[in-house]
Amino acid sequence: MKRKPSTEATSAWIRLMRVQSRVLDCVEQDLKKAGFPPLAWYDALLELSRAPSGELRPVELERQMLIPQYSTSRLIDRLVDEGLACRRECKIDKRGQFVEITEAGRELQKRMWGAYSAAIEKYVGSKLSDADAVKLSGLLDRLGCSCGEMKLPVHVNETTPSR
Amino acid sequence: MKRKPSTEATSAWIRLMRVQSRVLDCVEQDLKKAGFPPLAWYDALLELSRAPSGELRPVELERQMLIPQYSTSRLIDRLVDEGLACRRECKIDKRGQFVEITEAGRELQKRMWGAYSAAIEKYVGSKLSDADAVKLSGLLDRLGCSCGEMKLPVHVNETTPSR
DNA sequence: TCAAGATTGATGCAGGTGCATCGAGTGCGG
DNA sequence: CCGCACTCGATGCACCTGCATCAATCTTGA
Repeated sequence: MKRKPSTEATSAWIRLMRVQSRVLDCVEQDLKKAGFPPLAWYDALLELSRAPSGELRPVELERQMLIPQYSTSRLIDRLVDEGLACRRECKIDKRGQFVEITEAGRELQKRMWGAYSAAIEKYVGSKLSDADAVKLSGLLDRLGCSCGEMKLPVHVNETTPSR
Repeated sequence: MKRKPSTEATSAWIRLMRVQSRVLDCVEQDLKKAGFPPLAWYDALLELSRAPSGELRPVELERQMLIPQYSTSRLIDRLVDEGLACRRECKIDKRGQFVEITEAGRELQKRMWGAYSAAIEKYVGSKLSDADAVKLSGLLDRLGCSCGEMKLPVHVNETTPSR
C-alpha cells in the first residue's frame, strides 16, 4: 500500500532537512561564539520564566518542550549545576518535584534573547518578507501532525505591543 | 546593529525547528521499526552508489553530505564494519583513500529506499499538494544561504522518467 | 631542492542522546 | 484496606557528536 512520494514532496523533504540543520547550526554557532549555552537551555529557561511562579513540574517542561523524559531530567541537572534553576520539593505529590528558575536563570534567559533574536533576524527575518514568513509557517503547520500550540518567545511581546 | 526579528519571522523559525524535528523523528522511527540503520547511513550509501564507479574519497563524501570530517570518518568505519563498504588505497595520493560501496551496500540502499520513500509519502506527500510542496521548497531555498545543489535521491528518477 | 604550510584522515576526550529499567509514590477497583 | 497498574523522575549503558590535535603526505615558492 505504499505509494511513492512525488518528486515535489521528496524535494521539499530534502530541503526541509538540509535548510533546518544549516540554519540551526548558524544560530547555535552565533550563540556559542557569544559565550552562551545551547538553545535547549534557553527553551527551558523561557518555559520556566513564564510559568506562574517561575516553577514547573519536570513533566510539564517535558510536554512543553516536546523532548523525552530522560532528556528533561538531565537538562534540569545541568541547569541546577549552573545555578540557573533549583529543585523544590512537591508537597502534594511526593514522587514529583518543582523546578524553579533562579534570578541568574532569568537574567541569562534575557541576555540570551538578545543574541538569539539577532540571529533569527539575521538568518530568517532578513531573508523573508513578513508575508513570506507567514506563508512558510502555514505550509509547515500542515506537516506538523497535531503539533500543538507553538508558542512564541515571551520577549516577542515586548516588541509587539498589540497582542 | 541588531534588529529584532518580526514576530512572523520568529514564528516561522520556531515552526521550522519543531516541524522538522517532529517529521524527522517520525521518519527515523519508521525506518528503525523496519529494522534499518539511521538515515545518515542511507545518505552515505546513496552518494557512494551514484558515484562513477561506486567509490568516493572521504573528503568528497564529506562535502556531499555537508557533515564534518570526523563524522564522515566514523560513519565510514561503521559502514565498513557492517560490510556495506570497503576502503581501498588511493594510489595517486597516499594520504587519502577511496571508499567503495559493496554489493550488500547497494542492496541495503535499495531496500531502505522502499521504507524511506513510503515514510516521505506518509509524512510529507500526503499532507501537501504538489503545488504546495513546490511553494514550500521555494521558501526554504531562500533561507538556505548558498545551500548547494540539493540533489534528489537517485531512485526518484525511476519513478519519474522525464528528467 | 627543501622548508613551510596546507590537506587528508584518524582519534582521545568530554559531553549529549536514546533505550531500558528501576525505585518511589499515587490512585483505583475490589 | 490491599494489591495492581500507572505515573514520576533518575540512571547505567551504548553510541554518537563536537572539538582539538595528530601523523602522514602533498604542494608551493624561494
